[in-house]
Amino acid sequence: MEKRFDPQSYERRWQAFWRDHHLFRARSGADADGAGAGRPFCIMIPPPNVTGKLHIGHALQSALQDLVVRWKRMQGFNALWLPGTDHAGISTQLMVERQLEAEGTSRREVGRERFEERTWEWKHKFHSNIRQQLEVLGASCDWSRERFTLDDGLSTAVRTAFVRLYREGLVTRGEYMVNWSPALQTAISDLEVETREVKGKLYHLAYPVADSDQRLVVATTRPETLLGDAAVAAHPDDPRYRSLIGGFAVLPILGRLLPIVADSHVDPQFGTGLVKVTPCHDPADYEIARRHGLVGEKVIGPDGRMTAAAGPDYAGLDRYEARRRVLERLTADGLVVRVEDHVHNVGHSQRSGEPIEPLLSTQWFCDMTAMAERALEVVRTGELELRPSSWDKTWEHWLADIRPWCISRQLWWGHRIPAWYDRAGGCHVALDREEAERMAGTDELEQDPDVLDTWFSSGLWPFSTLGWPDPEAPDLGTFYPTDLLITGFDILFFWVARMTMMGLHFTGETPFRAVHLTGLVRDADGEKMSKMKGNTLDPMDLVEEYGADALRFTLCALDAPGRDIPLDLERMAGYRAFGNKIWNATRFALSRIGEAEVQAELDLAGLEAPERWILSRFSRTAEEVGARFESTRFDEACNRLYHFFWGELCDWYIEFAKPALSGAAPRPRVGEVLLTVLDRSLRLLHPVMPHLTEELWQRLPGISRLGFSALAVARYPEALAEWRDDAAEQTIETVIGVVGRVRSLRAERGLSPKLDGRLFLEAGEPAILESLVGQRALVESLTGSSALQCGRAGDHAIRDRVAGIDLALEIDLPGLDHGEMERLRRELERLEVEIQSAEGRLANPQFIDKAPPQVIAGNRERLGELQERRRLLVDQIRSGA
RNA sequence: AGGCCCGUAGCUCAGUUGGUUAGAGCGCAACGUUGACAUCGUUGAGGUCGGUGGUUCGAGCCCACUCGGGCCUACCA
Repeated sequence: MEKRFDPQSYERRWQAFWRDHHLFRARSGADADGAGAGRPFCIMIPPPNVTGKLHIGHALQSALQDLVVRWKRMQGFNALWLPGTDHAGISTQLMVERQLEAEGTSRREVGRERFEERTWEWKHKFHSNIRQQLEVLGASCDWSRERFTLDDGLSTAVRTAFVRLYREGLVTRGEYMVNWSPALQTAISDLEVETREVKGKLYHLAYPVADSDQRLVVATTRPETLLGDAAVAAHPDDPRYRSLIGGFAVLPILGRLLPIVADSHVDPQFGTGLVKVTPCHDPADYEIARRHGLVGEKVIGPDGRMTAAAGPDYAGLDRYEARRRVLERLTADGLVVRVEDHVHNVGHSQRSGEPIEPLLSTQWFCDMTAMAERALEVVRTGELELRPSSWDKTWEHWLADIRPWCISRQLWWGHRIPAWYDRAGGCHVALDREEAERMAGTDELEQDPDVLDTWFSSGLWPFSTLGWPDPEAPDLGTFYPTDLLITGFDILFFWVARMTMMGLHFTGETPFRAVHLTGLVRDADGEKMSKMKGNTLDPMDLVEEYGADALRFTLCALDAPGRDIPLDLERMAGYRAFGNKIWNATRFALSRIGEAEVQAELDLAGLEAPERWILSRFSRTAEEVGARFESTRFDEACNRLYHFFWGELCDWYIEFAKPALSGAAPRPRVGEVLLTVLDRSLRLLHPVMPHLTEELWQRLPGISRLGFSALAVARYPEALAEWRDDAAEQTIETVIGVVGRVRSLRAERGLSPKLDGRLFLEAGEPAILESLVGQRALVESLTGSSALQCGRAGDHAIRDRVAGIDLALEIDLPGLDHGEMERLRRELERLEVEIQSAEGRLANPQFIDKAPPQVIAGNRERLGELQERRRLLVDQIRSGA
C-alpha cells in the first residue's frame, strides 16, 4: 500500500466507479414496492442557478445532503437525492445581455426568439459545469432524474399551477403599487427589495395656500415627485392645520390646486407634520390617495425618467437630474425653506443594486393569505419541523403578515405567463394556446409578454420534479412528500415558505417533513465572503488542495445549528491530517494482520479486555453517531467520529494491539478484531468521507465475503448490544488512567521515557488491581516501566493516586530539586482549596437533604480521592525535604 | 419600531433536561523519530464562562436588567 496519503490519486476514480455501477439510482413505482427495495427516502437539491459555478455555500449544503442520503442508502433505504438546476430568470438574462453587449448588440436588437436561443446555449454550457462540480464533491445524486426548472415537465407543472390558481381566484391581474427596478426594467417582489440606510436630505418646501398669502411647509426627501402631487395631508388632530383641512394649496411650478386632507397616517411629530401626497410614486401616499378618492399623475416612467406629465421642463430627465432641476426652480422661487441632513431607509434592488422606484403598474399577483395560514399551521403542529426551531418565530412573523406576491416579470428568460389576450382585451388563461383559442373562440390572440418570477417555479420543485401534475407519476407516489430539505436560512421565505405553501395547496401535504437550515459560510475571521473583498474560496480549489473528503468533513463538522460557518483553512488542514491518520492506521493494520480477515459476525468468545473494550466503544460510537445524523446534528456526529477513530482506535487500541500483533504478548484473534473494527469504522465514516473510506475499505481482506459491491452500498453499522461490555470498559479505562498518570509523573519530573521504572500498585480495590495486573503487558509497554506488581515500593518512589489506585513509580533518580518541590507545594495548595470546597459542600445539611443521592455519593468519593492524594503529596514533600 | 442570534482558553468553536473537576481543534512550551502516521507521539501552560442582580442546596446553562456584535422584518414622508 502506498505510503503517501494522496486524495487526488483516488477520488475521481471512485466517483467514476459509483457512477458506472449506477449505485445511486433510486427505484420507484412497482419497482420500489418489490421486496427488498427498502423504504423510500428523498432529498431534493436546492437547485443551483444554472448561470454560475458552485460556491462554498453549495459545497456546504451538498456535503450535508450527501451525508444524509449516503447514510440512509447504507441503512437500506431506497434513497433518492434528486439533482437539478434553476433557470434563475434575472441573473441568467443579465449574463446573456452582458454577452450581447460585448458583441455590440442587445436583446432588443436580436429579438426575443434569438435571445432565448442564446440563453439556452448559455444554459447548456454552465449546466454541465455544475453537474461536474457536484461529482467532484462526491455527491451521490441520481443523475437519471436530473431536472431543470424550464424543462418540459416542469413547464407543464408551472402552467398547471398558474391556471389552477387563476381559476381559484388566487392569481389576479391588476394595477397596483409595485417595486420597480429601473435598471432591470421589471417589477420585483417585496423580498427582492433590500432596504439600505442612506444619508439624504429632508427638504422643507413651501406650498402657497390658495386664495391666501399663507404658506404650508411640507417635508420631503424626494422633491422631484412634487410634480405628481395630488394633495397635501395633515393628521386630523393636528391643531396647527385643522382649520385648513378642506381647503387647497397651490402646487409650486405647475400651479395645480391640491386639496388639503386629513389622514391619520401622518405623523405630526415628523418634519412639519404636513405630507405632500404623490399617489403614483409612494406606497403610503397611494393609500392616502385611495382613502380620499384622489388620483395622481405618473411623472416617473419605467425607465426612471420623467414622463410628459411632469411638464415640458422635466420630461425625459432622469429622476435624479429632475430632482436637481426642481430644487433649482424652487430655490429661485424662494420656496425652499430649509434643508436638513436626513438618514433614512431606501429600498434597493437586490439584483442590480439601484434604488427601486415604487410605481403604479399592471402586474400579476398571487394572494398568499390562505396558503400562508396552512403553512403556519404545519409548523405549529410539528408536521413540518424547522431546525433549529429558533426559526419558528421568524416563520410566524413573516407568514402572519404576508402580502400579495407580484409574480410577473418583464423579462424574456423564464416561464411565459399562460394568458392570452384577444383583440377586445379579453384575457384567457389556459394551459396552452389551443385551449385559450377554444375559450376565446378566435385564434387572434396575443400571449402575455411577461414571464413568471423564478421562485414561482422553484416553489413547485419538490413535486414538479417527481412528475406532478400527473397523479399517476411513479416517482411522485414513491417519494412524495420528501423527507428532508437542507438549505440556507437566507432563502427561507424566497423558497422554503413558498414550497411549503404551494406544496400544501396543490398536494395537500407539506413537501418535506423537516428543514435543516444552514448558516452562511464566512472566512476564518468571520467576514462574509464576497468577490469585492476577494476573500471567496472556490470549493474546487479546496478539493484540489485538501481533497473533497477533508472539505466535506470540515463543512459538516462546522455546521452548528443557528450559527454561521467560519471556514478556517487551518482546520481543514487538520481534517486532511485526519484522513492521513485513517490512511496510515489502515496501512498499519494491513501490514500486520497476517492471515486475518474482516468478519461478518465476530465470535466474541475468548476475546480479552482490549478487544472487548474497542468493540464496546465502537458500538457506543455507532449509536451516538446514528442518533446525531437522525437529528441533523452533523457537527456533533463528526466530532464523535473524529474522537473515536483518532482518540480511541488509533491512540489506544492500535497501541494495545501492537504487542499482541508482534507476538510479544499474543492475544486471541487480535488481527481479526482490528480488521473488523476498521471495516465498521470505515462504514461509519463513509457518509462524511466517501472517497477515502471506499478506497481503504476495498483493500481490506475478506470484504468480498460480506456481500456488498462497494462500501457506498454496504450496511451502515448500528449499536450492537452484544458488543457492549461495561466490565471491559471499566478495566481499560483504569489502564488508560494509570498509563496517563504515570506518563505525567515522568514528564513532570523530566524523566526520560527511556529510564526504566518499576511500577507498584500499592493499594486499591482488589478486583481492580487484579484486572490491571491482567493487562500487565499493556501497562508496562505504554508507561516504559517493567515489573508491574502489587505491593509496597521503596520510600523514594514517586507516588500518586488515580482511579482508586495508589500507585508508585520506583525509579533511580536524583532527589527532588527546588523547582520540583515548588511545583509539589503549588499542587498541594490547589488540592487544599478543592478539599475545602468539597468538605464545605458535604457539611451543608441542605445539600445533603436536597441533592440526589448519586450526586452526594459522587462528592464523597471525590473528597476521599482528594484527601488520599493530599496524603501522598505531603509524604512526598516530607521525604524530599 | 418589532423579532432572532451571538458574546466560554491567544484564535475558531462545543457544552444535551442546572449537579459542583467547563471541553475540542488550531496556536504555544518541553520532550520524543530505524519498526502506521512529523499530515506523528507524549506531557504541559492557558478560561471562572460580557456585566449586574435574582431563583436554587447547587448556575456557563433558568429569570430580570444591562453592555457589545451580527442578522431579519417594517410604507415615517
